Amino acid sequence: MPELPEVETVRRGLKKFILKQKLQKVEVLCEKSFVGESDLVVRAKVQDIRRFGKALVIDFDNLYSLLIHLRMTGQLIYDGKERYAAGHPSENFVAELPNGQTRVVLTFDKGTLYFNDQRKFGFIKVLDTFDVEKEEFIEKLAREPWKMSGDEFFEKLQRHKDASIKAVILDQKVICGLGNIYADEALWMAEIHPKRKAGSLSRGEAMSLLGAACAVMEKSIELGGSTIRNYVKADGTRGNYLDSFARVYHRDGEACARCGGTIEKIKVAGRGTHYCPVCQK
DNA sequence: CTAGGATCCTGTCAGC
DNA sequence: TGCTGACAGGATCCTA
Repeated sequence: MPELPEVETVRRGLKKFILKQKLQKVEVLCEKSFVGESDLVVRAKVQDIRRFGKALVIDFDNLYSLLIHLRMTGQLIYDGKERYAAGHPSENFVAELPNGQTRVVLTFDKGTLYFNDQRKFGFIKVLDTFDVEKEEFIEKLAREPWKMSGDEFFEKLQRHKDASIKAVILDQKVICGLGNIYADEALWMAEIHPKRKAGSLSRGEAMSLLGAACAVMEKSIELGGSTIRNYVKADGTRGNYLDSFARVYHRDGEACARCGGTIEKIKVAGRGTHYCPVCQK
């Protein structure tokens, strides 16, 4: 998905558009994508929008909340006076909606929020606001990298010493926010080979990786993740901001920006993994 | 407990 | 053109 920076971008954007608006109607087009009783939030006002790792929470003033996880291909597209779209970048950002990938439609006073999700791994769930933090995956979520000490991170690596470092930093119970792209980017920045066993990293390498995870995600949040704005370029053509942001992701065959080596693509932890075999040790 | 693979689902793309 | 398998910005479940 949509990794942490994208979800944070959605949160900030949505807050601007739907805060204080009343939800008028919920249409569930795909049962799998919506859990719970939708009537509980109808006619309630949006009080706040929070984020837990890669999960988004819309709190309503009647103490019910919508927990949203975009997983791999989820997107939230708000269509009001103007359109705001973020999440997994695709033509849906600019398409006529609803379409075949629209799973849930939330109608507000001044606009409509579409939850699109090609692969249906994502979901929206109605919860009592006080129960959000009791959801199992949220309860188990590790700290975000900028809130984690080097010592804590290093200790966690020892607990998973025999797993590849890439698999470990993708584990949201170890450190939260990184997904397949930012994991590759952080490992490149820290000059660490993705297949290294987590236990083989020195304390210094662990610190450097933690710093890289912070740097990569903070910079992406600053640039606004994947949104309609950086999907549709000024001249009207389409582009993905990752094409300019990423140093290794989807750059196999290209020259490494640091050492000129050739970026390779391999499989680690069951995921496509991009790295420079020359400078990542 | 950990590590790794299969699995959920739809769509696209490379290669025959 | 039409088919096939591989793969995809995530996380859980199952097995060893």
